[in-house]
Amino acid sequence: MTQQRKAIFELIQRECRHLTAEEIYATLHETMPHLALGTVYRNLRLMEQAGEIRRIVVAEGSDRFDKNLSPHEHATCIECGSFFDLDAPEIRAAIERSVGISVVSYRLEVDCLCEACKKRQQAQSV
Amino acid sequence: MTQQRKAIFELIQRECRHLTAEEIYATLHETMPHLALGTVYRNLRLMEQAGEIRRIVVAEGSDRFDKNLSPHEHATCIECGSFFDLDAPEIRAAIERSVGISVVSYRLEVDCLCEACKKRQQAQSV
DNA sequence: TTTAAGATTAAGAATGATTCTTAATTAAGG
DNA sequence: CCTTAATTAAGAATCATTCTTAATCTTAAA
Repeated sequence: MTQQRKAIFELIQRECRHLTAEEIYATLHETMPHLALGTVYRNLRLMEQAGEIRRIVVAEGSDRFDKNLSPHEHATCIECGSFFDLDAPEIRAAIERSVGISVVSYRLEVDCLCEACKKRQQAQSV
Repeated sequence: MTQQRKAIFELIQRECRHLTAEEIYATLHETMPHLALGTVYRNLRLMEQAGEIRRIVVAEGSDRFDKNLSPHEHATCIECGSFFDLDAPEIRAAIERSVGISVVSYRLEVDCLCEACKKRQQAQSV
């Protein structure tokens, strides 16, 4: 494993946020000034294909990368834009049951109001 | 409503496939040689915002457009690449129940094996 | 150790989908 | 009709991503 790939992998492991390729590049570039954006993209793709990380395709903007390989969902808050995990194992079962045919994989992206923004809105409306 | 917008809207209504902007452009360009691709994109966006058609964001490749506004899901066959509707109303309920927070909307894209490809595979393995 | 083969990199060009810009054309209302 | 506002065609620009290429680093055998 090369230095570059190791650095990318370890950054993903240590960050709890789901970073984009650009964010990974920006962070690592500070300590690795020769790192190229193309290298970040290529290694992300290779690690995704090797099953070491998970790619999250978002409707708007860049793909994000997740260290958590176990099945779980993602949501975006329509108010503050925060992007976070959803732990809702029943969803996979519901999809497989409903669909009836052989489900290989799926991508679910939920737009919602996060707890913080919900509270803020409720406080304002009083 | 302009000629161009009318033609785009009507093509979507009459096609049962979910066309991409490029496909719509290619089809209409035959009878409307002055139609520009940018016009197709702009009108698709306007019609989407007006709630007249639905945009389907696909992980790979171009967005597709759907005349069917009622809640339903979409799937891609991993074998033949066909893209089709899934009628599975329980999924929305399962997602809303599981997530627990205020779901505004969501995008679900299922990768599966369609009936035809499933049968073909079963026939071959005998 | 050299050295040759193979892999990986940095840098930036190329690509694909989409949006934006601008000047010209068209539609709609008085 | 005539004016004004909206819409178009054409192509430039943008954004995320992949590809190309020459240079650099590994590695393993000579």
